[in-house]
Amino acid sequence: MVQRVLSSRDERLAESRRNVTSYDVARHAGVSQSAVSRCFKPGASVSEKMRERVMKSVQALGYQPNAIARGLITRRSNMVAVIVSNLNFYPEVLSQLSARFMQRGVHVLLFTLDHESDVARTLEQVAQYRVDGVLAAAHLTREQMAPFHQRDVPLVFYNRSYRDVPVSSVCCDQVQGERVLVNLLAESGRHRSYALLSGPADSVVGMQRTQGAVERLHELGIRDLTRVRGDYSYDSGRRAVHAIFEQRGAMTDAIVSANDMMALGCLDELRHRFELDVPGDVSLVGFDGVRAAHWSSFDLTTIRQPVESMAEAAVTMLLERIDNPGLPAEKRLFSGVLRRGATLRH
Amino acid sequence: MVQRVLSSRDERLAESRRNVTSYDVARHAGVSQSAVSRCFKPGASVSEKMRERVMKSVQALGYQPNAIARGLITRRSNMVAVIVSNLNFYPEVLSQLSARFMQRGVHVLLFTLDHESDVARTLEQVAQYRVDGVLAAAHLTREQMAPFHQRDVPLVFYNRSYRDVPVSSVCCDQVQGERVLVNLLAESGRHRSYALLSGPADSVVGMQRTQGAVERLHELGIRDLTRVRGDYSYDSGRRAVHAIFEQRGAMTDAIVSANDMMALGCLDELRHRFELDVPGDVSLVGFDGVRAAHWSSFDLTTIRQPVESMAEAAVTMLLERIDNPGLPAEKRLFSGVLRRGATLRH
DNA sequence: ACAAGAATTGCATCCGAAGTCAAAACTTTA
DNA sequence: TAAAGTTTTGACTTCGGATGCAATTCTTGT
Repeated sequence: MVQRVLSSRDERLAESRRNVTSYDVARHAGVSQSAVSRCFKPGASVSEKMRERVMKSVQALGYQPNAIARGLITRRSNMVAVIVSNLNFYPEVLSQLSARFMQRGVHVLLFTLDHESDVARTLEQVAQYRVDGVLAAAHLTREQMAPFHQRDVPLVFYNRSYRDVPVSSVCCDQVQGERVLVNLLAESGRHRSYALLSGPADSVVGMQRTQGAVERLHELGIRDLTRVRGDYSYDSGRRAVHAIFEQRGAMTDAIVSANDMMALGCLDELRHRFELDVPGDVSLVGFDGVRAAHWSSFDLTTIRQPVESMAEAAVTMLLERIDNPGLPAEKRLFSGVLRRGATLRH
Repeated sequence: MVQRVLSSRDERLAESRRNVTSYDVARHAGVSQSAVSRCFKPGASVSEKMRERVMKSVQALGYQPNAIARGLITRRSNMVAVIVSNLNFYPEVLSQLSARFMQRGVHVLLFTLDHESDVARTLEQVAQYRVDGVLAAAHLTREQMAPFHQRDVPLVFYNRSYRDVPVSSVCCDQVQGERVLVNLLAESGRHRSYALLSGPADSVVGMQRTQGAVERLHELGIRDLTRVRGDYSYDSGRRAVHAIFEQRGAMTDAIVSANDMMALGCLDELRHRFELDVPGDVSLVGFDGVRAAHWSSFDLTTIRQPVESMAEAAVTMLLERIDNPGLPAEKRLFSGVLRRGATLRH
């Protein structure tokens, strides 16, 4: 009898396509809703008998707890926002971050920014979803960070650090990396005329790299530099070669690119359009250590960012701060790893 | 007086760092909670006076509606799950999808799968978050799709189609693309010995491509093929060249790769290790139309998948089905676009 | 067999916004 | 100016699960 009532209810449920709730399970199992809830909370006080009974109904009805409802009452969405700027969206970082968050049972709400996107509106969305934390691989102004601080939403930056702002970040040491590269170029004693290919004006990381190179070159007494700006893309690297040669004729024999993509563009343009030899005629260094830099067509000398370690650190830092909101901001700086390729004269 | 009471409450609020709710706004503005709620619903019946009053309090308190709570009552999370398999995670697709969803005010919950990940558990998570729809650029078994169908959660596949299963998908016509490439190779009349480099065994897309090539070659009376398997990576492309030459000596003069990455690996290995000329000694074709295929070092002949159109179609299809659950499943097939590079003898 | 203590269970309430419906406040019309 | 119609507004309920607390059941010791 009871069985019939229940099954007719189940049918109505299937009919209406309404999702199965913990109340439905409770009714089916003949227990209270709290009991069902407790069966899904690790470490809760539930007897073996109860658990079995509930789980059988759970199976029978195909119950899935509603994470939204749970989030409302626990004030934990179990989601973090990952904000990446499309510009220097390099895929490995996102896939690393995503994999590591998933592994720890945290879900990723993805936000991508490009030049056209309305950052303010995007951040508003982030706030509305009550994410437990934010991992930003994009530039935010101090005003844009403020709401997160106010609401105690932990915020960790990936590869951007803000001097003077007490905010957590995981970065690769851009300046040091550039200095290593410049030293390498200078040591050979074979370069007369340097060109710097920098990133877009709004890229802090790019600025740091270029600044690091300029600084070290100055220290070495080299002040006469050709400076050209690119947008991080392969094509802008190709164009940059033209710009450089227009400024200096073909004197330039060392190019320091703010990232690998542009360096590869330079390399191809130098070799195939200008029919110059790299490293015979021109030396070239990049930054990042992207996959393609290793390909035998290029074999680029560059600084590899330790993406795995950085992603792991960023994820850990963020989750720690979610569990323990009292933790102070922390900046972790990783050294890049020199990769010696075949694009340096010696 | 009222002012003081209110502000003291606001202070407590700030102190406790509790999020501002619509009740707080209502109290501050001296109206009901329903009124506040209505002010955030476009097209609701609210007088100008009321709206102003509420908005002033909203500003004052820094209120942000709680999307989680809203989702609970409206049964719309405004989130879709995007599931990508890490293997053929190619970044352009994800960034296109993300940008297009964001533009339409839909949020992306990202799930990445790799060989180690527990697909069942991942899908369970997807279900628990009550996403409004699922966009899958990964392989799911029929059993894995079933729960979504049962719950009327629209599901759209990107680049995988299931013959016999009525599920929506947006695909690039792999078979046709491969046939175009094979025709091109065959037309020149200069190739004696073909090698097929296929993708990993579990890649349906890869199978289709290889199958398409085999089919067309057979039609053309070419049955004597070297077949080698790769894993879609550049390195596996390099290794494949060795495997091919071990099977056939250096007779092979046409390689059909199931994707661009492997083709680029082949190209580099042929040129730099075997010192063969492409296209002089060996012709080579890929599939995908990745950025690097266009680089002047490679200039690969390939089929470009129209990613923008496909992403747009996939996003549109999914959102349409969310708004209108009655819509039948639909399969959209896009033709790839031949890109003639310089890796074909003629 | 019974009291004291421990482990389980259920009741009631809460999270924060949205929707229903009737009451209240305006408009319009005669 | 009153009646009728229209627009606004607020009280109350709902979504689905978590949790404090009291009630119940089960142990254990004597």
